[in-house]
Amino acid sequence: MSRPPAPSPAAAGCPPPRRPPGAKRLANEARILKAAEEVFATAGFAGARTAAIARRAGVPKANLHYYFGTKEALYRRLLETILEVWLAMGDSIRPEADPAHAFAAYIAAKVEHSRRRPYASKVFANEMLHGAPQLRGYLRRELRRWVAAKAKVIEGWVAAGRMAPVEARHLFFVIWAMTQTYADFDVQVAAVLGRKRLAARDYQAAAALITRLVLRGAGLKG
Amino acid sequence: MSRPPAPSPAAAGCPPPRRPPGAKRLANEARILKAAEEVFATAGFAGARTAAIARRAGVPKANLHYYFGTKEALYRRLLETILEVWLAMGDSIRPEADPAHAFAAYIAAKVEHSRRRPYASKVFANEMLHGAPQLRGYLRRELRRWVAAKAKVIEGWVAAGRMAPVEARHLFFVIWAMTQTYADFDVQVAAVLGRKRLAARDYQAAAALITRLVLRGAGLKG
DNA sequence: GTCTATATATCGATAGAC
DNA sequence: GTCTATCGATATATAGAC
Repeated sequence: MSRPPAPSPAAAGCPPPRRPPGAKRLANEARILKAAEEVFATAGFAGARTAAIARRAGVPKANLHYYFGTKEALYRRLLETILEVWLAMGDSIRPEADPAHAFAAYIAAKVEHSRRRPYASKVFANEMLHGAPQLRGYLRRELRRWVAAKAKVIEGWVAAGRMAPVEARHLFFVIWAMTQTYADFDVQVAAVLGRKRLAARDYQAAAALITRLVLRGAGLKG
Repeated sequence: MSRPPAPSPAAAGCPPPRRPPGAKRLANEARILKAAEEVFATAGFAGARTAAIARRAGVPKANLHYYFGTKEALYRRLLETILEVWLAMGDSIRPEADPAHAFAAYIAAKVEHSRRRPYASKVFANEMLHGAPQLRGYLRRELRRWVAAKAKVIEGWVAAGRMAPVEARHLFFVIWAMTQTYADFDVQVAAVLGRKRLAARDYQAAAALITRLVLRGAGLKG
């Protein structure tokens, strides 16, 4: 490992300087981000304690601030990692795909994501709930473009008579809602089902029902 | 947390004509609860400031504590008022009702509630998101019983051949998710639609799509 | 009952030793 | 680069005058 250069006086007001990170630092940052996902999801941004994140990550609190600067900067970094995964889903919705299979695959991926990373979904939900103070730009740019592109695909299917006419953008809103509720509201779902935690069969039942509603609603089944 | 006793009515002499005892207090409590709904929805429990609630309600901060004791007690009182409305919806789902009309009416009521009281929906969503620390008991008792009763109605319709077989409890989970997303995630929906705020026609489009998905999914249409 | 002025606790952030 | 010890800011809650 080459020793990083000393910070120049010109950058004195910009802590902490980004450098080629060492292996230990990378590992620590990953641990902190994982811990932050759990704590921010459970407590919200304001309720999250940097001390709790550091403790869960197994690093001193001062290191957390040394790596990420402020609590808000850590939160933004976490949101970035979550959004990457978010936008990557939905690859199955392409013009040449079969509409029924495309929707089924998208719904399956979303439900699986709710099962595997419920904390990530909750952090995102919390940010939306409180007016998206950090994600205004993302919503108006990346997400809006993403939806516009996917809506065009769906409208192409409709024009070709491959599925029934549908408000494509609203269809996405309700698919997101139905799939993400099994992460965001897992406590409610588990309580009503009388379980301590949601089981694999619960997610399977969810995916089956959601797929059925969407496919029949789009005139693709039955 | 005991509340101070109500003032005893002045019996001696003839006091000047006054409002009924506690009228001002009742009005102030209502103003505080309304303000609390907005602030808790926007900032979450931990992020909410009692000073912000008091300012928005137009009362001194000390009065808020005098009326409700602690921030947490105020929050619990607020949740109670929200749950009352929550459980009252769904009256249309009765054994003798027409399934298609019952679902359509329930969905319309839920979407209308998302439009009229988005803050209430967000407070509830925030509580669920963070593990329902105040509502554990409500979920396992009242809500679970509510769903069990409604599920029985739906299973009766299925047994009578009036609709297709369906996982009744999961159907409620996704109906709640779809309808409430237009309150909880209104920022996201508005951004994708390119609006500053959601308009009446957006809620109409939502209700139409959700109703269509549910009715076709239940074999009640098309 | 109402309100100002303040006590007490907590948390984010950092200085400075190593 | 790492970590301990601590500061300063901010918030809940209340004491006490009116």
